[in-house]
Amino acid sequence: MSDVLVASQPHQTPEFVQVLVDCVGIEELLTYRIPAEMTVQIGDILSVPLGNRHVGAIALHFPNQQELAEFTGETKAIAAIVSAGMLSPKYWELLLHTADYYRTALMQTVKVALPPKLMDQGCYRVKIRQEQTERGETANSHPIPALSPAAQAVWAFLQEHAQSKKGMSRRYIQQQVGRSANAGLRELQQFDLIATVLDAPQRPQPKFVDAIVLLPTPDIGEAQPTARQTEILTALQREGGESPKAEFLKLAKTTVTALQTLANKGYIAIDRREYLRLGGKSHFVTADRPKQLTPEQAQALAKILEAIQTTSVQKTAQQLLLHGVTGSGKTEVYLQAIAPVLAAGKSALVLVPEIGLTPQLTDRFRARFGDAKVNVYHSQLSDGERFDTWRQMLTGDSQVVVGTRSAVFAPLPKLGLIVMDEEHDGSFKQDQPQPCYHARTVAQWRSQLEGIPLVLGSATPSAEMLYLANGQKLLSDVDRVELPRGESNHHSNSTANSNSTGSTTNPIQYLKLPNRIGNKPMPPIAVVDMREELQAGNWSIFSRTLRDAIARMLEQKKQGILFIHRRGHSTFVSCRSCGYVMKCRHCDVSLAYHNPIPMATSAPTVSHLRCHYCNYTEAKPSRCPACNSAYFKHFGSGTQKVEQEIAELFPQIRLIRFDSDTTRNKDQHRLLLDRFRDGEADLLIGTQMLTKGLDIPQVTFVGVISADGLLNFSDYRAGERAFQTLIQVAGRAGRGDDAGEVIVQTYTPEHPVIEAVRNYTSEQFMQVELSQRAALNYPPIGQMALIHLSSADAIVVETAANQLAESLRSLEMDWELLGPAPASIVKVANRYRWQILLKFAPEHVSSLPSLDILRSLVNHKSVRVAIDVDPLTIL
DNA sequence: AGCACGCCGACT
DNA sequence: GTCGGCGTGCTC
Repeated sequence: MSDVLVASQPHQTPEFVQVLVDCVGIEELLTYRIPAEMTVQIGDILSVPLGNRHVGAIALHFPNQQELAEFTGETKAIAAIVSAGMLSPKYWELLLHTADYYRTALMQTVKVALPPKLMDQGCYRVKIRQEQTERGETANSHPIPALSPAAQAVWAFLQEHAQSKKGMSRRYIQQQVGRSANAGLRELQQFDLIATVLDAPQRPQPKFVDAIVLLPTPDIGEAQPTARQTEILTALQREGGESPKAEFLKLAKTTVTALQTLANKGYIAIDRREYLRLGGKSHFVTADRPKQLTPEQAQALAKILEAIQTTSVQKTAQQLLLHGVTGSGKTEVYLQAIAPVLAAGKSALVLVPEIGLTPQLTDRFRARFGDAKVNVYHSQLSDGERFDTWRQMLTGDSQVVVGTRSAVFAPLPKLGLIVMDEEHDGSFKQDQPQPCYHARTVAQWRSQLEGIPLVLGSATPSAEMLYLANGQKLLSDVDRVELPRGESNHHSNSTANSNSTGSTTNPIQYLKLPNRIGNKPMPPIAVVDMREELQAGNWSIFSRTLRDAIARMLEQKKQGILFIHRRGHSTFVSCRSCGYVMKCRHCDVSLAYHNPIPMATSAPTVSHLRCHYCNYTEAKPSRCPACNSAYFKHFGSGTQKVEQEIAELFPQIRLIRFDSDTTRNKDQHRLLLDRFRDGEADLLIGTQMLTKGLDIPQVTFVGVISADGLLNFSDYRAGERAFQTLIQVAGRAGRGDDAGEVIVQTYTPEHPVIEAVRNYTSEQFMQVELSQRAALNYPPIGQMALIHLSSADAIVVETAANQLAESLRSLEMDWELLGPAPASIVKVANRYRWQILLKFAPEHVSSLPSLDILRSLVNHKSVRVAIDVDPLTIL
């Protein structure tokens, strides 16, 4: 396909173009005529007529005479160019490869790379014709025959909702009226009783503002400016000769009339200029210069710079794994690696797990390279901001883009370096809509395709990357490990290449920063056995050690962090008399108890129960719904309960709770963290969000309420994840001048993860972990894909899953099929879920069934099918 | 997603 | 016979 792109340089203005249309089921290219006044380039996003509506499309190929002759039907003309985006051949190849690897339709994959709603075409809305609100008074002369029941149903429904001015979307009518809606609508349309209008697409539009522009040579000599006018002109000069009108009015304390006079005199012009909405630039940062590096940092930087040097010459990409303990200064290494890339007029892409840590990190980039050079791209930007940032990237100006998962597809034409921070983090994997891509895997391909280095940083590298970096060595060090089957050595060797797009990969260079900046020690980790606390008669969720540590922290006026891995107040609500547990009506999980949240205006003001899967919320009954007992209480502890109990224990303590309940809107993260950093609170209580790159020097104390919730997952990755989370949380302590202290509470202190965390023995832990994975052929040694099936009908999914598994088994491909089995939480949001696991050697990825094949093997229309290649969890 | 076409069962 | 339900396939 990429050859097509390269070869399709037209000799003259092409008359036709072949496009990929945004319509499920059409994977082939369709041919459209280019109107005379329109210039279409390959890669442009278009709007084209298809059937009786318009759809989004991407121009992919200018057909030659033969190809043109193949289609003999009528060719329609392109309706509009939505965005003149240049997709380079390499960028296009990246998208093709992603679609293929993750078994997802190309158009669906392309959409991940585009800003949201870019392809939206608006929807059809139906309105009752104004002149005939009463049935029978047709403006047209023909009499109305008796309407069919279907038409009557639709008519009645429309009458009911006649007050809505905009009319109703066809989709909504179909949902409400049911199957016969279409026939009914057609009938009503025939009799001119209704009108169908195409609602304008909600596509993001460029924003324009009036700008005041200083004209270089005023063409009127006679009219000298007045004193006040000179002042205004000077103010405009200071702004660089150009300023947005609204802003300038305030700045120069002037009026539109005054400006109009100046414009009439020919000194200035008022011009409509596009105004780019770029997110994340709203507040001030002080400039910053490169810092002195430690010898280890300098060495790592040298290796990265060397990779940049050699790749720019040889075009063979290098990958570097930067394993730096928390506080070892990885960010400074990134910054100094990016500087020469920018200096060479190229761009750098920095990928981070979540926006939670983006403000801090982004601020450092902005401080170093200046506001104008740094842009952010993530899903919490408004549609307009994403649209503008995206188009701005296409222009190709040298810049740094800091973004989350989807930014791996940032359309930067002159990319010189990709950095992925916190490489091990699970949020780089998409699991909701297909494609279930891993940004790290895509980044590896992109690095290969574009011939640019990829730097992967982490304090707790993933098993995947450690294996790629020195997996053979790690595995061979464990002598008693039996590798599965004879050919497993062959597997290991080919794994290094399996993620590439066919070209040879250099092994990952392993760079280590084993020490913190200024040789600050890692905080000692104390493990508290909660069983002993119980035996000593302490029934509280806080051990005596933890309580003492918090008291000490308060006394010394230091700050601390408490980590709980559940939000809400309690994990579940149950009856002490009959054992009844409150469960979600739509999901197969227990409801979490939440206290009223006084700070959020929209939140319910009574105690309530909430499902953390589908967000279903209900008020907490005071008595057991099953037996009416009053012994109906919440158990287990979440962030809210910990907050409450700490407040009771230390009445003078100032607390901030930091979880997804308190950080709903986009600036909440920064706000809460800024307050904490400024010393407005002593203790920060929070969930997983706290583990991500938070760097607050005053924090000396970190407490983990219960490590057990992390350990007791039956997933094959649970150990790795628990280890990473605990080390990351612990790493928040003692980053400043004062020594840190970490307390981990658990009921199973003998657990290997706890042992490894306590002793900071990550190498040994990962060795054992990898050897166990090798024994079972789990990733990263083997590979997996998970097929999800779901339906509102429990029986239908089960049958479909069984049928699919049987069909797949009969294909006798190079995979091992496990299941089908119900998902560990069978019911989520009223849908029942089953899954089939495929295990295979990495060289057999390409033999996986495509989504189309899977769908065709599942007969039932009501069953949704999805495939997750390289799933992070198989629960 | 929406519309035609065409097959099959129920009813004037 | 014919009306109307719904499953299937096509859309440049």
